[in-house]
Amino acid sequence: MDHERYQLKAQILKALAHPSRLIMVDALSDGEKCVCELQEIVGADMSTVSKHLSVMRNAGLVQSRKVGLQVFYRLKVPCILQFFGCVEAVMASRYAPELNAAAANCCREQE
Amino acid sequence: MDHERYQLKAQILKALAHPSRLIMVDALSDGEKCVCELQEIVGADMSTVSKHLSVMRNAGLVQSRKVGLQVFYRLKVPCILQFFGCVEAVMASRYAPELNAAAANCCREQE
DNA sequence: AATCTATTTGGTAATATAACCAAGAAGAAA
DNA sequence: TTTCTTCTTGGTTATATTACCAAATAGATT
Repeated sequence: MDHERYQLKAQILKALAHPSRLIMVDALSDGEKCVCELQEIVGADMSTVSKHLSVMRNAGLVQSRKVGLQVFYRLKVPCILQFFGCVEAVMASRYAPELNAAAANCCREQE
Repeated sequence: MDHERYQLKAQILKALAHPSRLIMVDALSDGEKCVCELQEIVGADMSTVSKHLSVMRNAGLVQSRKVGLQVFYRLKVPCILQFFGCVEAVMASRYAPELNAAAANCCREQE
């Protein structure tokens, strides 16, 4: 795999790697939401939320559509949700010296 | 889920979100490697590689053991590899206006 | 047209990341 | 013990990220 491809992969992961953006991904996992709803959930300035969303949109994680004055966002590639089970496993294994059951069984089922 | 947990999740994702670190994860997917081997593969200063490894170790992604003068690293939670199939799907769908087959089928099989 | 509402964009300051060099630490080899 | 090797840590500089405020845009409502 060439370096440019790793760069692209890293960009996608970086787009997920922020607490507010993870909160938004979770929120979007049960359907599309407008920016104002996401702002409410995240609890930051609307401009901040909008910029987070544009990071995710540029990475190809979400998609938006305008309805009247509002802009609705939704997950474009829902499989990212399945990864979170594995991330949970990493969190669990952080405090274990060796590979543990949670880590070994991760990604079987989405949490 | 409380904010601290999202913070932790973000830390784990951030630890993956760098081209050199992704290269190392790929390299480690077929078994443990010493820092010097990883340096060779990544092609950066050894101190840089060492710092990347410590980021991943702090996040709980890799584990190290010392053998003589060398330090060997290995993946602690191999399930992260399964996620990359989904990341590939995101890359594929970036250029598609709508959710496409690749994205819909992602994460079924590891690439 | 004027105004109101939802969102985006520009600007700025604070903080975080990342790369390299130099120096330190831990052991092995001499 | 001295020296060599492998790796880590500290220091510095450059770049990227993030948050908020303020201003701009797009479209709805009056």
